[in-house]
Amino acid sequence: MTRVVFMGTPAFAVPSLKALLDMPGFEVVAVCTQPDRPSGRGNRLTACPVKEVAAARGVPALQFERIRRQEGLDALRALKPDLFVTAAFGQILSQKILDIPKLGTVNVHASLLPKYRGPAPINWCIIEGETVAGVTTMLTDAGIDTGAMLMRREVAIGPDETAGELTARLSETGAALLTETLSGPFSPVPQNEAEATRQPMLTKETGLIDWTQAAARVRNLVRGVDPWPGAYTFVPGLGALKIWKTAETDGAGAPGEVLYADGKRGMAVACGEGAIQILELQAPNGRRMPAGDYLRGHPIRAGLILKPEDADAKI
RNA sequence: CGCGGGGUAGAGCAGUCCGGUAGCUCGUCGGGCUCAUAACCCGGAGGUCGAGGGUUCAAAUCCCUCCCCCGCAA
Repeated sequence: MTRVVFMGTPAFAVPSLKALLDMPGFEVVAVCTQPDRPSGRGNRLTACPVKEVAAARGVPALQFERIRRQEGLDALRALKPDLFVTAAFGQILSQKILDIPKLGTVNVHASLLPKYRGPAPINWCIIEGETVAGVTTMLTDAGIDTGAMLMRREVAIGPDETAGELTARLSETGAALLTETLSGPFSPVPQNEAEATRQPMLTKETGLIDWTQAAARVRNLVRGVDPWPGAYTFVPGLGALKIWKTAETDGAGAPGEVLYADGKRGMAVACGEGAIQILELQAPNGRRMPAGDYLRGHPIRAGLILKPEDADAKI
């Protein structure tokens, strides 16, 4: 019986945890997640998805503000684990921690390494216009997503697929790949550093639409930051406007220029190259709605220029 | 007690501060116009203004209570 500690936090990690729980020969002696955070309306402390699954399966959950402090080290050593498995854990493991399990640490990373190391790989993959995404299992070392690769699996990205949708699919792919990886002997392959890329963490600013970009790039951004932080622009006099669904369309004009806006077609906006049709949007404090619905109650007309910034920047 | 927005016609909104006959755009129904249109013109239907209570000659509007919805927060 291999004693495993599973480390992960969000929904992406859940399928992997479940797969591990169902694998004969492996015993999940504990899970480790980020501490409960205030979340949701009312700002109540909320358990993360991994913790909830662990609770349902009767697996103890450990939560450390910083796992690499003494407290974390002691707790992990006491479990006498043979293996660590991580998936979107959210904390960096120090060498001291990596030294604990005899068999090492296997990480499930949602990109085709060595590309898209670091945070939010799925989002960046879509933002950059990739048509293929994937999952890689790897042996974690002290660097961030730099360890030797074990197995990789590619997944085609749908032309209109959002980061949220792709994340859900890749979480299942990751679980399957993890099962496969743990079933056989490891045959690690070093990453080609020359091909490595790494993107920053997403922030709200990541969602700001630059209308001078080509229409295709704008559309990739919209998909890539859905559901968070969401792509947005500013309407003079009305404030921020989040853009959720778009389509390609014909037309040209100054970047950010509204080419048409009516209740039937929604609205179209000129980009640096080409134009996009906005199908679904969201006003501040409002919910998502079809662009046509929104336009029935708001004075947006052709000729208006959507700006990339606004003094009263309130997203 | 984390912060905030909202519930008015099928849809989206205005009106609420400063009470006085319920309004706009779209849709819908009927008619008209045009070579033509996601176009235009004329006419109509459609509302317990979230619920209950209070104040008032008079409440969508002011006061109290309750229900429901949503956004932010990573």
